[in-house]
Amino acid sequence: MDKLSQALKSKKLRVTQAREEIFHLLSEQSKSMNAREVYKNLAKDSQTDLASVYRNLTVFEELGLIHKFPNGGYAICEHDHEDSHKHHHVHIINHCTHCGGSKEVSNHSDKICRLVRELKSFTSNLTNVQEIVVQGVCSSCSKWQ
Amino acid sequence: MDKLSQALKSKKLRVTQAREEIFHLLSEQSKSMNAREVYKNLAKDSQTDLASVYRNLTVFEELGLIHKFPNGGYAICEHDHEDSHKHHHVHIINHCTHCGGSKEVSNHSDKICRLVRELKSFTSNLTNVQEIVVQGVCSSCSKWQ
DNA sequence: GTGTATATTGCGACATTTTTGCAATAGTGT
DNA sequence: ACACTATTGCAAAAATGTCGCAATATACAC
Repeated sequence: MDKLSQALKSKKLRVTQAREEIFHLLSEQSKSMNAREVYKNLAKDSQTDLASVYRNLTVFEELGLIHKFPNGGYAICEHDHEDSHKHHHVHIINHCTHCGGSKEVSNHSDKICRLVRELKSFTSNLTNVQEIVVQGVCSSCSKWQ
Repeated sequence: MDKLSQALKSKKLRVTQAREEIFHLLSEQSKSMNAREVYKNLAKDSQTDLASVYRNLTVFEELGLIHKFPNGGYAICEHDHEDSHKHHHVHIINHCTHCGGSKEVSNHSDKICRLVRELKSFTSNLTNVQEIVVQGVCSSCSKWQ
């Protein structure tokens, strides 16, 4: 059983056509997508409505299957939720200010972990750091600038 | 002459009632506010329109007076624009996911500069890193959680 | 001060994005 | 196959953001 079905059933939610389409679409994307982008990228013969996209993205987020960025984009959570509690997981996200593309960087290497700890020491008034968004211009955008 | 007038005049823009109201409101706030929030917090007898709030927030941003967060909020930039070009300045911003409060951390110490360089090395596909947003829970919010 | 040029404004209209109510439909467990 | 009900598509509404334009307010020269 895949992650989606597993998560849905554990909460007595149903595995539906729309949910599988949307989740699958996000799974094969490297960039984050907002609701409208998800909707536009569904198969042309899909019956799924934009309203259902909105509703299901919210469901997925509540299940911890996807992550919502401050800019409204969504992307699959690479790391599972259990894990994130055990290791005080911090999401490190590259966000391109030009095209809006976002990509999560794995933070499991020791090097990154140390870096995150150091960065935390500068955020004196923040506890429970969840996410670090690094904003710049991605390689494909910088080619055309 | 204050920062606002200075910045506006240097670009031959006019110092208006609306601009002073909006800028002043942001100046005395520690949290970031989006356009609608700014509008709602103007003095009850203010004539300033929501459209003007949108337009002027954009102007302020272009002047480098305020910063726009990925979530649509705006906050005053602590550090001046000149400076940021000279030192390849990266904005480090603490953002509380609970109350929405934002605070910029000075990054002029060598320690932070080194940290930023290291962090950049993990953002392989990002050039020209402008900003690092660290999201967590601020001290006053964490007291009540 | 007074006058002139024009950037800026408020307003209304429009465009876009997100949410909601509801009857019809489609999963789920028996 | 059936019954229960979560979920869906649709349409309508709410919320959010943008734009054109005539009226106004600002800056500057005299």
